[in-house]
Amino acid sequence: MTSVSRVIVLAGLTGAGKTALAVELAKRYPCTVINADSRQVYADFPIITAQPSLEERAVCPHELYGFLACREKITAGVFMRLCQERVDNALEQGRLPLIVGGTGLYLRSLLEGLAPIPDIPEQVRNDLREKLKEQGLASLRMVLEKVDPEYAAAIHPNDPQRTLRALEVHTATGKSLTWWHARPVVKPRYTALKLGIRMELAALEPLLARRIDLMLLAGALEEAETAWKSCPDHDAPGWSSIGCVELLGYLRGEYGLERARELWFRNTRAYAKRQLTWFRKDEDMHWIPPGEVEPALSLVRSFWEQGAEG
RNA sequence: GCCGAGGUAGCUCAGUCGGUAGAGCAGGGGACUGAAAAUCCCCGUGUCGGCAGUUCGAUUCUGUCCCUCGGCA
Repeated sequence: MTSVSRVIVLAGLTGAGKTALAVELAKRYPCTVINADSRQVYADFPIITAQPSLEERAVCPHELYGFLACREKITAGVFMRLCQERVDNALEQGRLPLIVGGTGLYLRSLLEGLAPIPDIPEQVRNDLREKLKEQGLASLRMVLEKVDPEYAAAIHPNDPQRTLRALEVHTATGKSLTWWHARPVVKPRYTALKLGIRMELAALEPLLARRIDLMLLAGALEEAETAWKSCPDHDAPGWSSIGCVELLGYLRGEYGLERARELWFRNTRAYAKRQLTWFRKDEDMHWIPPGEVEPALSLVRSFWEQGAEG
């Protein structure tokens, strides 16, 4: 048995066929599939967030899918810890961790680590959000410029999310984000084979359109309706997924189903475009054509054999 | 057929008291260290419905025609 911690990462645009490829790999190697998608964690939305089906999950163990309630939120830091735990478990069992997902930040956090910033108390975050509402972004921005001028210069003045983040870290820890970012990160603990399904937007479009139709046929609307009954709060973290937002708009009578579908498609496409921007500059990625198993398989085979020797 | 409201960027619309036009969304490119399916940045020439008239100059005023949407018939 080897002590090298080898993992496979399977990335790619939403709807490009990551899950299907993972299943094919899992049929040939003893894998544990581990989710690295920030939306597929929600228990209420298995259809809309395209979680693997029961049949697909039957092929091998699947981890970190559909375990969070709609009101609960997850962060890159928490996710990274959970993910590491599952990866280590799989390795102990002699299984190949197959990390599948499209959330670039989560994949990077897992492989390259994050600054060792403690979790920020809920109270601090809520207070700052309240301040943002009352005083506006410009006023928070002024505070940040005083407290962490370097980070303030690095982000755009119009970016509420990053301004808030920097302020909450400073408020809760007494140190600036810049200070934290200069701390050594936990070193990458894994040797990763990064596979990316290569696909252009034009080729993805028909697949996305079809996937939305299939989701509706599979009961996406009912899924949203049911979720709304148990969690009638559109600000809840679970409701922020693409598809959920648009179906909710329809359910609340803001527009018709046709319009919801159109918005759903456009927003999914826009998201895929952002993923493309993120992934295409990743130099470690081994790009493989969509719909094919063999290219991925041969990469995995040699990766696996190297591990067996090491 | 009559009355009213309109026809401006792929879509929804703003505007020009006459000097050839912007916003949002869509689209393209990019960023990304704990909300990341998030958040944010950069990129806008289009017979301003057609034709004619007034004018140095019309998308803006006038006439006429076409089209759309309401109301009355």
